[in-house]
Amino acid sequence: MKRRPKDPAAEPLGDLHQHVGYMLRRAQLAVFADFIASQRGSVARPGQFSVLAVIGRNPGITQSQLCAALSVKRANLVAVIDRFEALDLARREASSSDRRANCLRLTSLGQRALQHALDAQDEHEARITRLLGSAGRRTLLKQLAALCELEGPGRAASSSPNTPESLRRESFAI
Amino acid sequence: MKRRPKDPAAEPLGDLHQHVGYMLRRAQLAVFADFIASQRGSVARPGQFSVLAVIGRNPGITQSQLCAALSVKRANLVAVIDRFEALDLARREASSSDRRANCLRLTSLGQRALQHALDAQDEHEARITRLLGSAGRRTLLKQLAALCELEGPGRAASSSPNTPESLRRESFAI
DNA sequence: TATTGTTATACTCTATAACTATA
DNA sequence: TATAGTTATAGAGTATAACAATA
Repeated sequence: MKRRPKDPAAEPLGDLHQHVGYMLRRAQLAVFADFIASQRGSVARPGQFSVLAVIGRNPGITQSQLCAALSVKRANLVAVIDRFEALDLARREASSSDRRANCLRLTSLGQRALQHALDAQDEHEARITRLLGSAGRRTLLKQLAALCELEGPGRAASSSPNTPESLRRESFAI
Repeated sequence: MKRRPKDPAAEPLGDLHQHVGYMLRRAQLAVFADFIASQRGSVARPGQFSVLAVIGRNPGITQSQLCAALSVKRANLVAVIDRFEALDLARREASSSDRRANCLRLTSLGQRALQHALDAQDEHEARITRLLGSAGRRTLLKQLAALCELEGPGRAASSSPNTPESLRRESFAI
């Protein structure tokens, strides 16, 4: 039997609420908005937060490695790191083993900025837990990880660090 | 007790996998990519699919109503409808009750395009169900709907159709 | 030859302000 | 005054191609 809206005018979106992609997008926007609101005056934007966090956890990581981890195009990371350097949050250092590569490190200011951002993140995440419950949140994370398995061989975290560039997948999303 | 990665190099993303916002974004991109791949040669892109679907279910809906339903800025819908008219998928008709408003309807070509897109959508959604299970998918949809409740008074579907424009929230996402 | 970082560039999506014609 | 549709414009985010230096 088919689902049909009883009163189309009252349900203008029709079945859209049953579409995982649509709801995923709406939820992502709501969560990002809450995240941004929680990051009062901080480095704020979600993408740059991720970059800061990964540098903080992996001091000396190169730009290419960072790009592979976060699925960011090399070309698009440049301006982000430029900005971090301009704000004295991170530094590019010459690699001792490969003179092409830049090793990235947070400055002490950058470390404090990251800690501040992580604290705000905790409150943000707590608001989510309040909405979903602790078990519900864990279930959600598992399901989201499962969904990342769509797109065949591809989400960033899986491709080994020494996959040739031609086969590596950096595409999409900061 | 704190979670710390045993080998930072093996887990470059650190706790990022535990961040709902981050995983939501990754999952959304994977699902959109799968959706787009499923829409072979169609009107394809997710946002325009939603517009087409809402017009199809609500013949005669005005551009403003459509914008309110999908949380799209009025200014940003114009080019989408222009394109639909150019492709002979939809038409703007003068409203009989309000000479400012445009009523939107699908052409017969547009109805066939929508049906084709919905069929492809079904396969896409079936792939998701295969990943999550039927019950898991339903659970996910509920949790995503709950997450949309973040951002206080605001997600599109809730604001009544005759909320004054000044208070209405169209922002974010097509 | 292949990779690293970089520049230049383009396209999509989203946002704001301001105009017009109606209401 | 306020709303509907429109124009113009600006800012993110993401994509590709090509180059110099290095591997």
